[in-house]
Amino acid sequence: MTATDGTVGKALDVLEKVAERDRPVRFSDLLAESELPKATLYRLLQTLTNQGMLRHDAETGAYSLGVRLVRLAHRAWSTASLAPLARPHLDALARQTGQTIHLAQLDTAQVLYVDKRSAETPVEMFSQAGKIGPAYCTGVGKTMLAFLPVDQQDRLIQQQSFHAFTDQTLDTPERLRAELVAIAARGHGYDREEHEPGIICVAVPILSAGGRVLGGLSVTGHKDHVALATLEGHLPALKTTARAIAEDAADWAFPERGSEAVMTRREEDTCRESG
Amino acid sequence: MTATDGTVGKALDVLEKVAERDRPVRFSDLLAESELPKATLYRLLQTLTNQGMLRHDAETGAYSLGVRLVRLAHRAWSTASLAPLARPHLDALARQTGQTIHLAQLDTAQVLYVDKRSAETPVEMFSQAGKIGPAYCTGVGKTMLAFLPVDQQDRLIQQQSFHAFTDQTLDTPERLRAELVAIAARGHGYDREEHEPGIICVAVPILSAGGRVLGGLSVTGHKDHVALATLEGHLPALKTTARAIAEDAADWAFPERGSEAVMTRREEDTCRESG
DNA sequence: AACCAAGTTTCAATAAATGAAACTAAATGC
DNA sequence: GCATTTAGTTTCATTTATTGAAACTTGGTT
Repeated sequence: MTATDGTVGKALDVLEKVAERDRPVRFSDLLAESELPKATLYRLLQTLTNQGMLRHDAETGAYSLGVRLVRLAHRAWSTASLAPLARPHLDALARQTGQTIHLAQLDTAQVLYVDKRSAETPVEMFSQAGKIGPAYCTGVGKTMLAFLPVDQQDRLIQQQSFHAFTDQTLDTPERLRAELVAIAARGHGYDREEHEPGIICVAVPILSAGGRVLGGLSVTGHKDHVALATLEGHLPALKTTARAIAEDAADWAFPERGSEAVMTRREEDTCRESG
Repeated sequence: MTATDGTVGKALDVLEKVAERDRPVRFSDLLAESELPKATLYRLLQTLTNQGMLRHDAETGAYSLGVRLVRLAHRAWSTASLAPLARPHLDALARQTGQTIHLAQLDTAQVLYVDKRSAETPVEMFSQAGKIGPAYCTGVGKTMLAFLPVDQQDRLIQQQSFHAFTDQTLDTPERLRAELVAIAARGHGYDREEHEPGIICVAVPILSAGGRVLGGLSVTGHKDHVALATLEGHLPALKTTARAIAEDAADWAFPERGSEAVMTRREEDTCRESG
């Protein structure tokens, strides 16, 4: 992370810098906030552009993320995330609970939402999946942290920003740590308006047979519409769903493990009914 | 592409190799199909894993794509693709035509679908957007190629595989080139079951004010359900939509261009109503 | 016309990637 | 139970690519 990981690390840092912006960035903007010398940055940008990871607008001279990323991520999402595999389970859970469901995984120290079901509005995947949130003040985030091995947990706690989004936010490592112990003991976590006023949730971890944290699952609602107790009522369903996802994930995890019938997940990546 | 672009290029090649697989890959599998020497590949994999671009399963020792890609791609999709900006236009077009709509961009020599609307089934973004298709035998692909500057066009034609998906497929550079000339003259392209039996479409390019190809837009249907003539009837609507998308894209293209009111696109990347 | 800013190229010094081979660990065969 | 193969990891002298200061080019400004 801090160790630059050679040239590749630097290149990915540059990519990240471009990704942080909401708009195309010019060379000099990047140069200003980058440690790298002019010529180095220049060539990294060229390489990344060459590779399709960045796009360089000839007219304006500005760089933006390249579409190759979208293709790679589609693969990542469909082969490495829990989302495609969890889809039927999430559908069922959403129907059963009538509430908003989140499926998340850890991306470094942050929560990455890989899927979402909401009762009312239909799913809008790409605009929802791929979003990130803080780990220390969301239901799924805290719950995933709680079930991590101590060394990893410690490392990630150090990386949290502890910004107080609301007056409920656990804004110190100590408060968070106490909460994580409680979550681990209890088996599930809460969000009591710690990230956003009014928003509450109940979250459970998705654990592999070996106890490794695969992801997190939550039912979310607004306290004006649903009581925390009601959400807690969905705990059995949540836990059943989490277990079902973990089982499917185990089947998928490695070739020649489960004999056959695992290929259900495959989803043609080349677009049919093309246009 | 062939010129390895230094270490960064090699690393991205490795990433791509992992992405090609539907399942986690072991070190030796990658080694077998890679030109790279053992030690080099090994360290590249380490670096990429370190950086969160790959995930390494400690138990099985297999590599899969990392979730960091999903986050990056969400940014790429929402800041660099036409999709978020085109969304309202696509919605309107889908409603108006009652047919399946595709929005695509070029990713190297391939067509990358960044959004899709279908009349019946509701949208499933991530599972649709991000898919790729061949450029030489899809409506949007051929149409985008047709409006490219000759040098780029030539380069991309050379990169096509010319596999004959159907007996309608234009399976030589010559046939494709003739078709591209016709499309450029006519202003729009067709897919006459060239990629998939029964599937037909009419496609138009999305061009910037300067004539640069930003993307492609198509109405698609099955010949048993809709006649090509009917799809052609939607051409005015298609063209209007393409122009509208291009105009919105121009406003967005660069900072301090259009004074204000451009910020409509911004879409909080941090997930609210979190869970 | 002179100036300035942004971006691009050069080239010797330097740091990093390389890859052959040695090593370790675990699985498989005898 | 010991030898052998297979898969993955580490080492280190060699080679190669990256580096970065500075010079240069381009396009816009006063």
